[in-house]
Amino acid sequence: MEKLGREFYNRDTLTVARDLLGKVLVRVEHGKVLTGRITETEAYVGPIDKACHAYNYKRTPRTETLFAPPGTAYIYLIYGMYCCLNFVTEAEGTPCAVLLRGCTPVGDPAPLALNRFGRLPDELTSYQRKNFLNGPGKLCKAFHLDRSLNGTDLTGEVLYVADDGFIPGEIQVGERIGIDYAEEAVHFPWRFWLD
DNA sequence: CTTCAGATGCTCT
DNA sequence: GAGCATCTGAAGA
Repeated sequence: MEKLGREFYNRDTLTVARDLLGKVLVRVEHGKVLTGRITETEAYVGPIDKACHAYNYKRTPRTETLFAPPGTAYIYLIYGMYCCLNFVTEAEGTPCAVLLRGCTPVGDPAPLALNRFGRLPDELTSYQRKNFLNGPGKLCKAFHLDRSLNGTDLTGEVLYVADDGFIPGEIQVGERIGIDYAEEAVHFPWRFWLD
């Protein structure tokens, strides 16, 4: 598996969001390696996107990470109890990112199941199995990603994305989720996923 | 399968 | 003080 370098993220955000589909998210914790194939992403383009936390280059303590170099993890708390994982894209100082909304297990799902449910895969209900990693908060819980990893460099050894040669099928496109406040940006077709 | 209420705490005004 | 890039469990169709 080949780790994606900074040049991968230093491109148009919509392109990065599409290209991330099918790639492998890798998270190393205590010597254990958690992996999942990325199946759903959303693009957030600060300079023009009212759904982006850093719309119009808005700088606050929270959005500071979005101004970091491409290939930086932006992780924030949402609804008081869940985290969302993003990858910063485009040139440093251009506040753009891709939100990871879903993936499927690659390799041993046991550590992911333990993180998310405190149970082994065999002990999950069929409903839990069907809805294992299909949401940004679920994904973060399974990979044990929280704000302590905000700002992590994705070219390091802790959290990164790799290409294992998997060729995705057709990319589905639609509107983003949970951004009803974002006026015209509500309808931007900036959500991408694999069936 | 669907809807619905409630949880929970940080962020910015 | 208002709102949030969400999830869960319970209840109904």
